[in-house]
Amino acid sequence: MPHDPDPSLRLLWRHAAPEQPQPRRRGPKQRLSVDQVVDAAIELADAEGLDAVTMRRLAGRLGLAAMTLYSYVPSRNDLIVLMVDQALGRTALPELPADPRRRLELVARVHYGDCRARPWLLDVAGVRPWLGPHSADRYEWQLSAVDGLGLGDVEMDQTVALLVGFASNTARAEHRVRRAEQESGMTELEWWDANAGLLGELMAGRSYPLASRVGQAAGEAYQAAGDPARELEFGLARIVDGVLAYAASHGHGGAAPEP
Amino acid sequence: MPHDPDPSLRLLWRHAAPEQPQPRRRGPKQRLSVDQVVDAAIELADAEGLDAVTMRRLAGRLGLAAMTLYSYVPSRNDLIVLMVDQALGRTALPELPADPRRRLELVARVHYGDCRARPWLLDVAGVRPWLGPHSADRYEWQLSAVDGLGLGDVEMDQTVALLVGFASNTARAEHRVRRAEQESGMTELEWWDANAGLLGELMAGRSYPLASRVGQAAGEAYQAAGDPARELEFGLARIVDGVLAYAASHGHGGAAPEP
DNA sequence: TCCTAACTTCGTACGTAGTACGAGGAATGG
DNA sequence: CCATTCCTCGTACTACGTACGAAGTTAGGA
Repeated sequence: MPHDPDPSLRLLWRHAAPEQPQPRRRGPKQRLSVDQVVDAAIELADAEGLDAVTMRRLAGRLGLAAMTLYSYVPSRNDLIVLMVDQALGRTALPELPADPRRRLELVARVHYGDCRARPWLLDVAGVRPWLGPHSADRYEWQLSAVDGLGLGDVEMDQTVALLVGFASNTARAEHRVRRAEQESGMTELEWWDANAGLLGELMAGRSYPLASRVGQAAGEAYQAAGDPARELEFGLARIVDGVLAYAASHGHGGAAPEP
Repeated sequence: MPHDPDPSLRLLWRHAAPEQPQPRRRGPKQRLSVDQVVDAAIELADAEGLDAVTMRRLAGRLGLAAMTLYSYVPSRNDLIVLMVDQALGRTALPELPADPRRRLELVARVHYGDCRARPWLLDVAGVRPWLGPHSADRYEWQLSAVDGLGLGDVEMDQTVALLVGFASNTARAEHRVRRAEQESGMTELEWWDANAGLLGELMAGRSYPLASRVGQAAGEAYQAAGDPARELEFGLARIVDGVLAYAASHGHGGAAPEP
């Protein structure tokens, strides 16, 4: 027997989907809308992270009892899925420039910006990448950025994944430092000041010539970099270089599938 | 007042550190060792994922009461940090080939292999990247792989992060499908069979020309690929291309820092 | 008009987490 | 042989997601 379709898909596409002939619902109307619930959840996550998005806390913020949320959303997991798609919809997708390099870079920069603005997006890696309307819009936009370079279909998908994944990683590394600082109450520099002595003592007998030299240089560079977006530049440039070089040498000159 | 050094560092380096003159402990010996606890936790995570590593379950498996674990490990978070470092120590770091391309690729492949063998490593992204002995060994090894290409210190660090991050992302994408399949009880293909109709209905009015074409091609390709390691190849080749091209044009010919 | 089915809201409660606390027991130093 | 020090563990607290069912609200049909 075949499986039933997933009910949370309807929830995701609740706006985009064509109106169903609703059979005139009885009972009281809902006090809130799903959008209000999801928006409040996003607000909460923005302010205090995904862990703060508790059914009880969210309900309290909305003036509801905890269990009432379950009449809007089937579960916390589904709520998070809705949050992601709704959050992605908040950023308008910019027009793509003509220059291929700038197009590819833009894909990474937009995703990087989203992840910086809402670090909790990075914590959602565990859930299935549901096909919501805004996710779909974005994927289409990302593909159109890598279209026309002469890449094959699968390669286009892989290129988008490469760019977006790199942007995520960079944002994650940055966010990890921020969170560690605010959780431990000490800045990265203070931590090193407090632990350098102990670490040196513990590592006695072992030598890490490259790691210590590079680690120090990297630490100073990241510390000094006022604009953390600079950390994106090196890797992004290498990736784009690699993709463009490949497209130039292997490309078949257009987006159209071969006959 | 300055902060105190972090006590969990001593735990991480418990073997590598030089022996302390222990002031002859009184009381009964511990029945187990920290290594046994961490090994059991790794075993449990390997078998059932990180969520299954509960203080109570782990204790039960070791024949201990739940709270007894806290005499070995200060908290669950610290336990996980220990697990990561100990797991990294399980893989012997292969000798680096002479060919620069193969060196860079090896960095990614080793990390990819670890993440495939122990997907729970991918769930640990949230915790601070503690400097444990095996992490340090590995970082030194990774740096030595990118050494001698003419990259600057910061660039070496960024290159390693680029390679390792990409390997993580690829492993994560793969693992996400596996987990979704085993949690939902239906294979990726079954899911599409069950939801294609609904999705088509929901997306009526919107058109995703690229996404549908590319998505289908990508889906078929991933489905067909018997060896999932192939998914690594495209992105890895692009990254290595980009890095090597950069090193060739900007490099200053050696690992030695400039005078 | 009123009844009843359908629907929203919510209080209570269950199971499972991590872990704080303190009692009880075992081994060592004097 | 006692006191100190440490390991072990039972109990319990808080917080989580959410199952269940009662109470209240609305709209359609008689």
